[in-house]
Amino acid sequence: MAQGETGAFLQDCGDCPIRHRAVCARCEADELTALEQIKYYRSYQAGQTVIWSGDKMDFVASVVTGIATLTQTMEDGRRQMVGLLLPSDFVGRPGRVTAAYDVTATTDLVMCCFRKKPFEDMMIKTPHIAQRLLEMTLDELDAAREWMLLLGRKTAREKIASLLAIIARRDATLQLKTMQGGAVFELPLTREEMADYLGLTLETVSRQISALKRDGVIALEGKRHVTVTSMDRLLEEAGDDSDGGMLA
Amino acid sequence: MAQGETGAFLQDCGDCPIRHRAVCARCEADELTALEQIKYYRSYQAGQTVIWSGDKMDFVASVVTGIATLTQTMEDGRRQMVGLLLPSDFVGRPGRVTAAYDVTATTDLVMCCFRKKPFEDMMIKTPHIAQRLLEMTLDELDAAREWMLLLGRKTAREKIASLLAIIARRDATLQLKTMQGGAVFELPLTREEMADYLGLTLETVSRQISALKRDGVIALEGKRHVTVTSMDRLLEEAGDDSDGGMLA
DNA sequence: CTTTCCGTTTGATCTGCATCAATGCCGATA
DNA sequence: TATCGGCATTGATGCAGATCAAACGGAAAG
Repeated sequence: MAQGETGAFLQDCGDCPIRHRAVCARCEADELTALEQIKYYRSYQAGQTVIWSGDKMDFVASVVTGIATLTQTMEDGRRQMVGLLLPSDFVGRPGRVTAAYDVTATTDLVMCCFRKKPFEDMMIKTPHIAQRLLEMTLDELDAAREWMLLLGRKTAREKIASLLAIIARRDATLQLKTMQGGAVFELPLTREEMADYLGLTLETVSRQISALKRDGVIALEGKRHVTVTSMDRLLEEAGDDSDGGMLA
Repeated sequence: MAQGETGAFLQDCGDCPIRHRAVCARCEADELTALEQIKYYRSYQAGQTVIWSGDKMDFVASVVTGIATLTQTMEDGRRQMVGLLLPSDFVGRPGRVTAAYDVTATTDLVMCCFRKKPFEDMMIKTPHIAQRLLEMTLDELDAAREWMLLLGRKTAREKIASLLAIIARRDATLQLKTMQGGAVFELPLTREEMADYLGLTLETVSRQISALKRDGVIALEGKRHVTVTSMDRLLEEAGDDSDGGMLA
């Protein structure tokens, strides 16, 4: 392996900077070397399925670039998205053999994978990893519960505003931008994907976006480029008491 | 401390058998003694609030007997239940100071608590605990995602059937009963609580329960005592492909 | 330049659940 | 035994969002 890459990895996990740094920030150098030896990269094209629900899943991974989704499907085809994976997010669960959800690349996607068995072995030897993974999982659980409030009790308009707020915030975090006042970003999802996330139909999503545009809450350039005039106004529309919660 | 109680705890955690055994099954005797020294019990009456969202929470705990709920509330009063805590379930998160949800006792409730600081210290010294907690949290996350499908995509009738199936299964597990064919149990929730869990109104809950009764899927004795004739039929009504999923 | 295709928008109508409003059923209290 | 108060049921009506259907726009292919 390339000298430079290894060096970078030992300091900040190189190519998968954010989440891996988070996973191993507290590890010793030799533990990082061990992690280094079991990692590998996989690329997927937009639209490609990474894993089907029920498949054997012999790795865990974190997203390096691109966006993936977790979805559940009923026999009759009704679909509900249950997670949105942005760069730095973790997929897969140690101690489980089969995948519980469909994982799909919605944009071109690069993931950094660890074969599951060695990763589990390492977890046992390196307590920091389990502790860090626990923190991350608890955050995801909070996000899922926030989403339950949205699915169970919010109106279509509030749902759309909430989703836009979440994407704006995640985007700002990744870009290390602040969003004082407003925000500008590209929608990473189609109307149908948004509908699957929000428990709506794509027609309702389209109508509510048009309504938010008409009411001056957002501006659109093309179909995907969104400008949020006032973040405060958007959060108000979202019906959020505080800051709009987090995302899985 | 009483000799008998300590002995029991060291073997199977005595008074809080199920979850504590799960947490410490792999621990050494002296670690268990340490856990023993930081635990204490608290009782609540039906309807009492255990913790308000936003309060400082200086303990983690597991339910010994009774039932508690986790709920989120919007400013205008809309409520969504995001978790149902049955005996053996764990509450609270290490590494967080304030509670994220209202925790309420729906029946008389006994919890076994651990002061947070000592518990966190122990977690660092005892890797098994973090690993076990990770497993438990991942299970809860799966349950939350199953619930997202219910909230986002199921009809009122399917929601009710799903809830009944989940309660029947949890009840059977706790009683160590099998439910070949049918099941009988007490509903631990009012119609309003069911509505808050399912993202419905209490009137709709009532109507759909009546409908399931009329259609012979369940039988009612009084308002709470439920008899499920055929578990298969109930799961079919729930729209579940496999087994109805799990619960937080 | 034209055609095709896919995602999107917009319109018309339908319907499942919410909302508003009584009434019924106990168990508790006097 | 009468009365009250908290759940639960049932009915009548309204509306947000689903469904069905058509047309639009822009990128890619011929």
